[in-house]
Amino acid sequence: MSLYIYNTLSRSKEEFIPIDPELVRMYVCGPTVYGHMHVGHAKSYISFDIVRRWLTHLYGDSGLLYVMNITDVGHLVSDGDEGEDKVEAQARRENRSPFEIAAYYEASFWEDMKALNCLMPDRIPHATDFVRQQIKMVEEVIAKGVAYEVNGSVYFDVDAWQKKEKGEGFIEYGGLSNRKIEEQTGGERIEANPEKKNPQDFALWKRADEEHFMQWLSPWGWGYPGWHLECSVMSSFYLGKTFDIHGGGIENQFPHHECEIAQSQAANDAPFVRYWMHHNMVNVDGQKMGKSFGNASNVKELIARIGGMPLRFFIAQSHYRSPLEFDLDAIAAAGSGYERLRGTILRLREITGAASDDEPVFKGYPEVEGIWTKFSDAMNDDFNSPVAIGHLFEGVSNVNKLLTSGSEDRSLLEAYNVLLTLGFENILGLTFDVEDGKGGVLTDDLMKLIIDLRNSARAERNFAVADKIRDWLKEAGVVLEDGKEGTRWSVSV
RNA sequence: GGCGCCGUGGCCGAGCGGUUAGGCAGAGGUCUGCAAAACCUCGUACAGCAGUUCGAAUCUGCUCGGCGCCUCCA
Repeated sequence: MSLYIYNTLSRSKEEFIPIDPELVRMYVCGPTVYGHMHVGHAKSYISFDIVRRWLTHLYGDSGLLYVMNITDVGHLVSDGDEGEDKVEAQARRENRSPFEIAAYYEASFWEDMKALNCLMPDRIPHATDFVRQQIKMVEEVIAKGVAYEVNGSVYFDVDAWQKKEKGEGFIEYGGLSNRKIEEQTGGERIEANPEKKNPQDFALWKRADEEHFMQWLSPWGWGYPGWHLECSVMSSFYLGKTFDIHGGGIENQFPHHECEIAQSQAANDAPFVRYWMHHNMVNVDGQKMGKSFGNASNVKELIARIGGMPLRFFIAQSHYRSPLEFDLDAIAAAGSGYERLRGTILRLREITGAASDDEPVFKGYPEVEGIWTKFSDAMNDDFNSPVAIGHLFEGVSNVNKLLTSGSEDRSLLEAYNVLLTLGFENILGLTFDVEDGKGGVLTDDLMKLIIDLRNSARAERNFAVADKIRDWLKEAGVVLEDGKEGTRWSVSV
């Protein structure tokens, strides 16, 4: 079965056919770095990390070029002239420079990404490094006759663009979000900027006031780039004028992506993106989670409290295009599910050792291969990770049964180990090992000592002491389990 | 006002015309000194109304309720 992706352009699932079968090219809207990551961001980047991992699985390690931008220029708080820059606003609040703010929160972002086990993109362009190219693109759009300068600002002329003749594969303005611009009431909620010819025109370049900290010299005077421009410039810089996949949040469909499409097509004289992927939002009490709503749950705090993997598992258990209801009970439930999974995998690996990472190991075990096939089909069906997880849990259950019955079929267990490793670790990006720093061998020896002591107490039926030891260890985060084969210990996450 | 989405068992969450989603929680049981873990057994849900169909959670219409975008936003 081949891969199908829900394409916002057609509002349906389409078979994915890359422009270049040797190299899939994908761009994802990265964060504006003026605050810490919240759970909404986590959904976004974990979702696309899973997409990326599955594409890598299908096309090979060198078969995907994955670009994510970092927006380190604050864009306007609104499109009007009163526009304040979000990064500068945060800088004022923290009494630091905008550059420090961007650097600080970007470092924070990658720290959280690592804790969530999101792989680094192949290219990570920063908006401030591409100002010259952005200016160049503005000039190109002007040259095409679909942008105009007013008082040091440059606006995209939507009307002129619509009237232009366009070739095969080009998208009208409004074609992504299914809007007819003539029918837009236009500027209902914000006062129309008097500099614009039409309310739907958008800024490519903005004139900067004296006090604006981040500004660059352009042919139109001192200013800064408009808020849609960087993605157009940086995506085509790395991926070409026309590339395969562009991902982002559903709230950016309009106007952000719509504008990206228009200006990229105008500047490059080429179609822009083949497949648009939009993920849905995280809700709290039915409301969208967002910084400005004051309901954003900070990822760092959550990781400290429950760990990064339960959060990742929670997110992977819902589909990327569905809104996800966030509450502490739901996430605790996901945590329990993750723990069960982890317990199984760690016990399995005590027998099999690390997985060999080879699909052929399935061979000879149709039940294992069957689960992998169902898993793959689910992933190929628009990256349906919740269904994929459901199938993988069948494997978890089977392993537990084998383990409980004391199965001697080691190679079957190894096949399952490969299955669970591929699915849960490689594709879904979960990890199960506990980093115990250095002292691995020492810890093992010490634990053996403690367990021996406790077991001699048990042999003497001194259960008070035995239970006390178990309670103490539990408080220290070490869980003891007495089984037929002896006592095993593990570190709880 | 325009465009779009959703309403599933105690909770989260799949589902795209006919077969068990899955996870969590709960009840009983097996095992255990007790725990823990694991295993076994147990729930017949799909907002309401009408329609299409041999058959609908799944298609159509209406009603009620909720959400998103149209303004920065993952």
